[in-house]
Amino acid sequence: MATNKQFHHGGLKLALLRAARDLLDEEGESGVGVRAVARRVGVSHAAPVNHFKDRRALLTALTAELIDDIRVDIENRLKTVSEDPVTRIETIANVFIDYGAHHPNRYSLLWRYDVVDHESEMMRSKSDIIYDFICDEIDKLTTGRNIDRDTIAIGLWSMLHGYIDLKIVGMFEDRADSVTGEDRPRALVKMFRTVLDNYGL
Amino acid sequence: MATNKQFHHGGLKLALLRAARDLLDEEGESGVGVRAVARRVGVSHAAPVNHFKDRRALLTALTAELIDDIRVDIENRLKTVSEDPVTRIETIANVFIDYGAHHPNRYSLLWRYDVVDHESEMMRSKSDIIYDFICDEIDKLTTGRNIDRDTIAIGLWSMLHGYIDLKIVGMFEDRADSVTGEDRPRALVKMFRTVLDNYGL
DNA sequence: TATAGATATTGACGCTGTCAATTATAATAA
DNA sequence: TTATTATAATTGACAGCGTCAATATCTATA
Repeated sequence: MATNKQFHHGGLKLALLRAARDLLDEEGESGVGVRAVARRVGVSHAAPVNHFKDRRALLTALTAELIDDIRVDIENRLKTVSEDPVTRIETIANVFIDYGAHHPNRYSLLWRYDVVDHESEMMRSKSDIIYDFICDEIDKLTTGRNIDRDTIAIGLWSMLHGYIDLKIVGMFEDRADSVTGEDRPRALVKMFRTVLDNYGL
Repeated sequence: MATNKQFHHGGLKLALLRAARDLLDEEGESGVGVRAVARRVGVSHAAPVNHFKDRRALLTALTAELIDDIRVDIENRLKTVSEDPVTRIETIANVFIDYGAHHPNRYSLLWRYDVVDHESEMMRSKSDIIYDFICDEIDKLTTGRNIDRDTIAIGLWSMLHGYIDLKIVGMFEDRADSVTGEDRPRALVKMFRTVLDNYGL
């Protein structure tokens, strides 16, 4: 008979993660503290230790959740799209670019190797997931040909990540732009399209 | 008659910045604290406030120094190289890639908008410097032609930054590699070369 | 109903950044 | 020379943080 309230919480762990995510959105990584999260949930400052041994563990669990969200997003969008690998790559790229634009603090956290434990059991399988999506499609294009799969994939993945990251930092803000801001990502994807063309893909 | 020792230090400001840089290399951004820096220089915990009003100000000043170093590096390397814009772009890229590989903590700090004040007087002129180097060369290639300068520059700059950043995070570590690690950057630069070719540059 | 295990609280510790008050030094004016 | 002023460093305090140990509380099981 699952009572979903024990004495102060049904699932404190879930509540903590939800609070952590909200704090991340509002204040950035530095705002996601053990005490701050506990405070927001309305629980004592040391309560989280039962579910996350560390601030590091908390941030790592949060990051794992975020990555899962992105994975689901990509999977859903890919279902609505043709089997053409290039189209699918563009789809993946767009999901990712949108994610970075709408949730800059979440995106930045994903790559903070100093506060997130990418070697943990929870993360080891996850941190490469988005990259793997890209590789899958590149594979379809390159199988049977004498082309280095990784060079293409790393090139695309690097450009994608770099663009999102630099945009979050504010690099491209006051730059004279003959291409409007919204079309810029598309221009980059199209640019990479020419790379594939060049390799005969 | 400039006595270079006042009562405890000649140039405490410089010494603090030097200590900050060392701590950054050894422990990463989180290791660069006001108190830790003061401790290393051998001065009281509140001494730095006279020269840097904040931890933020300290990190910002350090970042400004690092960017200056890179600028000097690039300028020097460009002197030893032909006037061919593509060659010069490759040179810039290589300097930057090497910097990221040898000083990962320094490179990461450059883009930490949460702890570095990129809007400060000191930074406003500096944070675009490396990007400007690239733009200068792209300009030489695109002037007179109906090609969007920024799309090319942003694409290259994004790929460059993204690759360095992802490499620091450890993304490409255990990945099957038909291209050896050292040749990877060159492969990417060459890949971008094909982009330029495609635009007829 | 008693016991055991999980879960939350309380209080303490050392660390941090920051500020105010104080002391020490250096440069300048009388 | 001595007195004055501005600069620079010290000391001590404060609240916040992460973490740990000891304690209290609730849940489930025997």
